[in-house]
Amino acid sequence: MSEKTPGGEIDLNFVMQARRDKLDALLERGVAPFAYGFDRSHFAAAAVALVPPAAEGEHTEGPTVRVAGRIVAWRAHGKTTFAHLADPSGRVQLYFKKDQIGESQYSLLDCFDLGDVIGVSGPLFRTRTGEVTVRAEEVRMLAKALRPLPFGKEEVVDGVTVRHSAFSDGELRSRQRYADLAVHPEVRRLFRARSAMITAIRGFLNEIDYLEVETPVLQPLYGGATARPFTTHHSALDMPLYLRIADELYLKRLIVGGLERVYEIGHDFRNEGIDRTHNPEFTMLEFYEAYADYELMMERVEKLLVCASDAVARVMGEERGVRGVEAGTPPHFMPPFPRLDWLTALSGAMGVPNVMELDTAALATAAETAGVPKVESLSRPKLLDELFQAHVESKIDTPTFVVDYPLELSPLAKPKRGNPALTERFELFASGKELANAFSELNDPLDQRRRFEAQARLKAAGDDEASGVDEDYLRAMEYGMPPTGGVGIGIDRLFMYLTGTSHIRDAILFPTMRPE
RNA sequence: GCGCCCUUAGCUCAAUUGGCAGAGCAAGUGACUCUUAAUCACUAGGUUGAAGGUUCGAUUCCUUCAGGGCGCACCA
Repeated sequence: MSEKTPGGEIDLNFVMQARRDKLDALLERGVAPFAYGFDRSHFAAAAVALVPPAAEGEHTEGPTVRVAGRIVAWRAHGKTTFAHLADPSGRVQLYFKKDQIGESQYSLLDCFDLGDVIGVSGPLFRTRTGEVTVRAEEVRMLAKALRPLPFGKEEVVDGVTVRHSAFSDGELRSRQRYADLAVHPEVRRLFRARSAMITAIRGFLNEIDYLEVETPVLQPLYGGATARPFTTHHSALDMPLYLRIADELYLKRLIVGGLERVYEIGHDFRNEGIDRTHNPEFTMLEFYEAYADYELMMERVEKLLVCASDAVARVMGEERGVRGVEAGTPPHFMPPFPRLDWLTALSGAMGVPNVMELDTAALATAAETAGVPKVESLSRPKLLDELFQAHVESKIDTPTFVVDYPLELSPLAKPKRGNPALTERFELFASGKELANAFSELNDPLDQRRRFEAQARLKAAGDDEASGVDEDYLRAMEYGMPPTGGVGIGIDRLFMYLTGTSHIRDAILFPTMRPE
């Protein structure tokens, strides 16, 4: 690491100084260490595929290729040198032979280091050990690495790559994601899988005539969820603005406007703690569909998850795994997912006829027995939720819809047809975790106003997670909002579930971190 | 927020009841024209996270602080 000295000069450590010296040596020889481009003819994997499998003892020759990438392994043997070059497709071995490449170019190799970006051209051949290799005829420095990348060494044991002295400090890997990515192909693959998953979700929704929209991130009022927001200030308007905690209220305004199927994939921001499953900004998918109820939305969710899972599986299946790195096979979804009735499931698990008929004291006792801490401070809805979590939710392994939540647990959902004590709401659980939350959306402006006013009272009483009355949203709803089904899916969490990633830091390229 | 654990070279890790701070890789020099965790020889690399305390002597014991990890709690 370089450190600023009190005098303000950069004190390079010996490793970086050695690389600076090599840079100077290149310059002295008239070699530009930072090039403007390179005419690559093949990616590494494509080049390797050009040479057919060799028969026993046969020395196959292949066509000439031009490859470019980063030096990830270097083995010099005097007048001959082997190296490996890595690019997005994989890696290919390079062979430099003094007699072949010439004295002048061969001596250039003294200025090369692990991590340098180079371009090489030459014919392909198969070495004695059978590895397809570029016999270098020309080599170009494309970008000198002045700082050493934390490369480990790799060997292949029983077809599995084992890494030694790996760059494994999770915090450093997140802080310097560029180095993490540069050194770990499987991390690049993981984020390609994430991108493929999101592309697949877009494709699915677009296919059924959903419109992708963008709604404000900066909002004068926040709502659509219960969370503490980030606050900022607009100078010219001299007013506070909030970073959104949910997209919901704007997307439903669009439903009112006649954009009958809309979705948004974007960041929500919640001013809460950071841990294994929470990042202050995270990716949320919300989609709303006019004239749909929660039954139809369940079908949508099933199909969407199949698309997402298939997309992840396609990318994750491309390359063989690296031991010690999470590369679990994504779960294969088999719709329709089972439906579990909230009331029946909980009552059954607790061994009572109807849990809703228990009084609050009985619920508290049951919660205490189930190991819920501080039961005396919990409200009745909270007790029900805790009991459900302890008895049912935590035991759900394969994807399962939990349907028809009690009204007191679901302030934003429409009452269930035929049973106003329940709501038309579902959540999807798998591996004990929530993957989706959805309901038949409230579209009665008078009811909506009452709920806003209740929130406003909480806010006035000092609850900074409560929101205020959104008059503009009420005005929209007063114009008439069609019956609508809506779904929210946390993209980071879904991706973690599909890839078996246990830390949200490993599912987000640049997670929020304390400054160094 | 509460509990337990961790922080030593660029990277990954050692260091016996408290007794000279070490190894492998990476780096430098040299040898080596089919190697692949290349090999061999030599060299250099450290305020042991920070501050304080106990002690003849602290990486080791104590206190405080900072950063991190894992549980629990809350949420997506």
